[in-house]
Amino acid sequence: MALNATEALLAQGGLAGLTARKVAGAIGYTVGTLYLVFRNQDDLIQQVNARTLDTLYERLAAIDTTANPGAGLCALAREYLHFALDNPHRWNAVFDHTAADQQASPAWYEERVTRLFAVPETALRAIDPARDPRAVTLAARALWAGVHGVIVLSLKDKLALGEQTTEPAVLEELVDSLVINYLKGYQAR
Amino acid sequence: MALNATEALLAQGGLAGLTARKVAGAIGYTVGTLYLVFRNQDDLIQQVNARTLDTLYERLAAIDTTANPGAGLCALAREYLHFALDNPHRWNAVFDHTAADQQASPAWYEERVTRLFAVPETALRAIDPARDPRAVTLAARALWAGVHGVIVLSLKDKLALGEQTTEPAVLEELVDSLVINYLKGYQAR
DNA sequence: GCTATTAAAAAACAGCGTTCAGTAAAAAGC
DNA sequence: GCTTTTTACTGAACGCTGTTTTTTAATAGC
Repeated sequence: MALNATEALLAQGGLAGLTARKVAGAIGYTVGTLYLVFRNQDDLIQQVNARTLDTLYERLAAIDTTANPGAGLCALAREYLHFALDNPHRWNAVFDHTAADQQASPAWYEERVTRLFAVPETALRAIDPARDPRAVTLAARALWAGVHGVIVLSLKDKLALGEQTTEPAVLEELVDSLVINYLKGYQAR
Repeated sequence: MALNATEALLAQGGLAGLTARKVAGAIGYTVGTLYLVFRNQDDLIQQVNARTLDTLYERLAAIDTTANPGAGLCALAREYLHFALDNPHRWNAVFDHTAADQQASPAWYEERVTRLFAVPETALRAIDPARDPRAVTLAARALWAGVHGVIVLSLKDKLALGEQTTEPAVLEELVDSLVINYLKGYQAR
């Protein structure tokens, strides 16, 4: 209900353009009613972000990495990149939004983040099943956070690459470079 | 003058806690005066961010990477990590703040970003001077954006590593892993 | 018909970024 | 010396925000 409207407004105007009154108006209610459903704005945004993470997870989970884990990781990274390029505002909201409430995110939110990281971790584990599980976990975090970083800077246009920055082909090149080279190093014993 | 006060307030309460009235009060003026000096809040924050980038650049530029470019890149990444850990709010402000004005950042700001990226790029070029310059540039972007990503997720506690997430030792491990493995792959022809 | 409960609206509050009319002091002109 | 211009700054205002509280309208129970 309200989540759909928020999602649409978010996709259109980004986090900065999001307003409790706009959301309420979009679903034909007033702002007071919104606060009967959501504890506050952070709560609303967090729930929308959770849905974004769910969508992303579904797209990543649909990729088969069992046949060729290395190529699978590349495909995962590219899918991640394209998800961000397709939904820049929704994706940005997930990482730009910081709850005013300094407390950690609720468990149901953390769970979604963990589940996302599990996808590349599974692929990485398949590459070398004998390796120490903790080392695999750390490697998965390093690699995936790295991919994340490329996408973050891409969307903020802070890659200092001149005109061609926003070209998806260049971004794919960057993501591929990171994954392929990291895996080469990872596989070299 | 005002920039110092903004920096202090930013370091203390983050971007969300920053207010034009607070800044003005901290330097003994009223809010109207602030707008005689800065075009708007974005302008003020952007100038503070520029100073943050300057400080970061100085810390990175102080590292000698000529003796051993590989180890130098590792040291650069660690220095970047520690700068972010030491100044979390200031560092976050650089990347969280997006000007309401959709226009691109001014040239003097872009220049600072470019200058930062030049540091790891120089080290990477030293590793294999014969390689195609464009490939080196792209590799530097991929690697450095990757390091950036690890730090971003570290500071937002979104690494899904359980309790130990905030331990600097673990974060160093992650950053090292990314740099070392990437370089291994980079150097393997 | 009367009361209790619910759902929503409407209004209010404090604080925000931003603008602007106005003022006091200093500087400049003569 | 006196007047005018310039400078530096204030204080109030505007419209908007998130959030809370009060009011109104509709329903349900008996």
